[in-house]
Amino acid sequence: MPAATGARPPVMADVAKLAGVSAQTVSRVLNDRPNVSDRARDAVLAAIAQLGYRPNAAARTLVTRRTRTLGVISFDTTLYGPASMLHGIERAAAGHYFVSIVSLPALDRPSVIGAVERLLEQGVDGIIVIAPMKPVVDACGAIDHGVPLVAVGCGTNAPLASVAVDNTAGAALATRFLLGHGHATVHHVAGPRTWLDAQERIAGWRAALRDAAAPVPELVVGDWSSAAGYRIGQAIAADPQVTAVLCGNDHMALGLLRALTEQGRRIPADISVVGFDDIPESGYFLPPLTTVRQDFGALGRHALGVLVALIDGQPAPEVCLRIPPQLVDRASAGPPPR
Amino acid sequence: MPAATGARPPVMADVAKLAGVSAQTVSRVLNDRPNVSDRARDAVLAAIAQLGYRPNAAARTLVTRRTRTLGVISFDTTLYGPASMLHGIERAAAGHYFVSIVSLPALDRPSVIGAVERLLEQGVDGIIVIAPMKPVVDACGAIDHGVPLVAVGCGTNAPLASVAVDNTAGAALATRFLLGHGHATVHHVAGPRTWLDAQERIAGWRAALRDAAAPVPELVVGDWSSAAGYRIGQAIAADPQVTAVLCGNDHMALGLLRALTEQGRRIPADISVVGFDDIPESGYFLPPLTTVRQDFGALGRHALGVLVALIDGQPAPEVCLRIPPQLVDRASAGPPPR
DNA sequence: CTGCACCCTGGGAACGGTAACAATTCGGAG
DNA sequence: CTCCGAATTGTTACCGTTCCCAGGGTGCAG
Repeated sequence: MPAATGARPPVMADVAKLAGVSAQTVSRVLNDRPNVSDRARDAVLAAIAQLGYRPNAAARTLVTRRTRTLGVISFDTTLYGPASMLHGIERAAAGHYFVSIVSLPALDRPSVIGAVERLLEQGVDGIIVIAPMKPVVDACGAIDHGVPLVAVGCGTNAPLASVAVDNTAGAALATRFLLGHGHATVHHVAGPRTWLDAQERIAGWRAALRDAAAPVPELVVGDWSSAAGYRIGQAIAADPQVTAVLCGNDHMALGLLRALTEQGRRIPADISVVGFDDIPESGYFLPPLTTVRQDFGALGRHALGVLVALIDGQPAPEVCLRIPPQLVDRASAGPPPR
Repeated sequence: MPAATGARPPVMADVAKLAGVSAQTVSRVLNDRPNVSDRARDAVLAAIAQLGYRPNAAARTLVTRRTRTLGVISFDTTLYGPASMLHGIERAAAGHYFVSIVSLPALDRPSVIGAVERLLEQGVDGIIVIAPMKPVVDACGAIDHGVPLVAVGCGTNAPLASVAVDNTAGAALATRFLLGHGHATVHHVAGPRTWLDAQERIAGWRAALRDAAAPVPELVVGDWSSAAGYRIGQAIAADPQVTAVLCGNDHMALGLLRALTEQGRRIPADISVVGFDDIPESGYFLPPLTTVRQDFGALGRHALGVLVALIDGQPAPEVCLRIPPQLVDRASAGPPPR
């Protein structure tokens, strides 16, 4: 309990007076500087506790030029992936940095600039962008003013420090998995082309198909939503040639599952479906979804690690850090019908 | 483009010199104060643009004692509800406040105190808590130090300003809806008792049952997860007496759906299931889920409104603001079997 | 005993703004 | 022509912390 020392919260001078030392010594204790006697340190600590003193971040920032705050820009934290990354970042930052968020009202350049501007105005020490879309990454690369910036989940070709799940490997893994079950080929329902993740997954799927000398079917593009998956699923259900589908994410897979089931196609007996992400609900779809797991939390943690390194003046890692995905085999994929 | 005026970013004095006025006048222009001639204002604005000047938030905070930052404490932003509220808060705050987040590593008192402490250290002007669990709300009520605090989604009985969806009305609505279809009674799979939302939904369900003079079955408690819903669903499938189930949230409903389907119970022919929340995927479950929609975004916006009012010195609203929920009738509920 | 490191300590001067007040200018009225 | 008030502008003193540097002890070697 802080002793009510009048109306205003106690400041360093109050602590110094109570401890019988100078403000400078209090500052040294607070910042774990050497050259402070144990006696002085104990007195200061006691005074701090007694007064309920809390250092003033603004004053400290004014002189050190560091806010110990970093900004996270994201497009839609309502989606599972971004939300998980944000969570990972926040958990990893706890105790070292404060985390300030800004979401993008739209995907155009002005929005991105506005978001960065807003963070800069707040004085963040660094920025993490969770918005793996080409226009956003381009805009960030163009306007970076002074503070370090890292992008999460953007392709290796980006002009920024970045961290990502190895989407290409994941998509290839899933495609090979289906091929291994004996399917002649694998169809792919991709996310929007502006998303780098979508592009990489498409690349991985294509590469795996080519490596196996399997025909490459025409690509179908959705918007990550279950609604899109449902719509596309209705078309797929009408095509008896399709025996295996790799979905760009689990939400679209859910929509697909519903459409196929409604059209009387059994899964996996008639058609195999594999998702991407492994959201917590995937295991309870009908049937439980075979999918590619991404460790979003780890992604967030890594992003923070890279950003902190950059803030501390270390050079940006040459290659974009990649986290390996993992296949979770449940019940929605199997051999093709006889 | 900022003119490179050496190594350091320009400060107010630089702007003043370039514009040929005093720093005070620059300050007045920046803060939209009256009593500045158009000529001076234009000169200042031009200088600001030319220099790429950005006011220093720390210096401003030091003297005004306001950070224009508010903190949001949440337990798990990975869940759809909290994530949506956070999003709503951030969107509504844009342009007025910065938003800093902290997530709770655990649900005990020390964690809550630590989170508040961390935010206070950063100097936030106010705090929003998205963690409608009894222990959290209690802890917040106990330690509130100086800054306004509002809780989202906590019961009316809380000792705090709060904003919530009307869970009681929502649960009653769904229960009456099922009763209206001719079910003798409705079973309820609730969320953990520590969650105030869960408690209120239980109360609404009970009240509706009693009003209709229907028997009140024993309550089943889950943990909001699909896994819990699945486990509970297996038990329910074995009980031929159950013809209608109201789930505490959509995720548990998903697990329930899977368990019931696997046991050969048809939905809604054999059993009706109603969820709560209306997550974006609910419409693509098998069958599409009838559920109670909550407007999480509005909730977040309202919470922000109340907090800002509190910060501006207005008294806390006497009653806890309530947002009415809405029944979304899809395909998982119907009349009981003959 | 003196000198010299070394550790601890404190006194100012920033850091970049805003609040309060004083000063200047200008127009119009007496 | 002088005076007065309003509008505009500048001056000064902080806000609370850390950095730079000087000062005063103490222990050890010369």
